[in-house]
Amino acid sequence: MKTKTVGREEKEIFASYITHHRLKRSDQRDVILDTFLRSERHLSVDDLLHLVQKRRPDIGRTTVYRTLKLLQSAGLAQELVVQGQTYFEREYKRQHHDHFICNGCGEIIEFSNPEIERLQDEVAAQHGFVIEGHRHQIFGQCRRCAAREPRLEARK
Amino acid sequence: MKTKTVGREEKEIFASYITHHRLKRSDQRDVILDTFLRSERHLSVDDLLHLVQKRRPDIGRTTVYRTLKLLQSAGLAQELVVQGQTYFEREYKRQHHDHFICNGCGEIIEFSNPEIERLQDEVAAQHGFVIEGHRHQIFGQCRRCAAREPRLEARK
DNA sequence: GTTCCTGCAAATCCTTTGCAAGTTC
DNA sequence: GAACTTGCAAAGGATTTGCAGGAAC
Repeated sequence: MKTKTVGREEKEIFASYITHHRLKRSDQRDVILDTFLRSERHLSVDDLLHLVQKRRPDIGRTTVYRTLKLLQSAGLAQELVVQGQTYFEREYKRQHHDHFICNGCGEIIEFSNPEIERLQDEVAAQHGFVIEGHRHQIFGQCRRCAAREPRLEARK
Repeated sequence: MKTKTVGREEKEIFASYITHHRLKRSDQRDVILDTFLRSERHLSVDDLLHLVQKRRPDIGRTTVYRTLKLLQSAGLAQELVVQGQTYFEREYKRQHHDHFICNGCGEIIEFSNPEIERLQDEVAAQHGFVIEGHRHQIFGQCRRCAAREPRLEARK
């Protein structure tokens, strides 16, 4: 059984980023990027480190940090801070999306709404603001947690 | 010259929070809350500490941290993380608003758009999600910075 | 009086940095 | 061979915690 290739485009982008910045490729970076691309949505540095170490136990935390920095600069990863915890998710060519974050179970659900995006652009234009990125997080109770807690004292 | 009272409602809320949680009031907390309420929008812990210490040099950083935690729980302060920096801003009864954050000069500009809020509610409803709060940050170049840099390589 | 608060110093957590050895170009 | 990477250990910065003394209830 052959393992399916994943994220060919992203790997090309990364390779190109490496050359253009006169950096050098390395096995560690390859493994980290590949693991990152195969993973589920929202990874903490620790999550990623553990996954990476399943394949190459000798890869260190420092290298994961450093590689994530590169992936961010290359536009392939995006940082996401939720309740003091830092997560990373794929960024390239993914549909613009935002997050519901459940205060009950901590689940992070993605959603997207082009109409909201459009309004954003509009408001930005009114302020003479040129958009380069955005982050939109909605906190609350997911369906399951909302059902479980008939009504907890509302806050915020 | 008498100093004008500020944030009467917030102070009442805080007082009530204190009693309901069987905590105790203190001069330190009063000064910190008052300073917080009088301040400009986005304060780092350090900013607040310095302002507080202008009035009471003996108040320590630890107490500021602890009081900010309380203010958050009481729904009076909200945390805001921008590029690794943590800020706090008033939360209670302020019009729902969101932020433009300039990648050029770092300025944080507030905006609000009821239509976006409405769409949020709608999308949330579709997902069975009960909203308790949200955070919406748009990154880019403010008018001034956009003018200064005719066009930097667009990203994101 | 009991319980909570405060400030200090120490501890902790997350992330970055210095460096010697190993790789890539 | 020069320049970049790596992993370790150490440094850094932000936030939290333990504790003894002080204040509020």
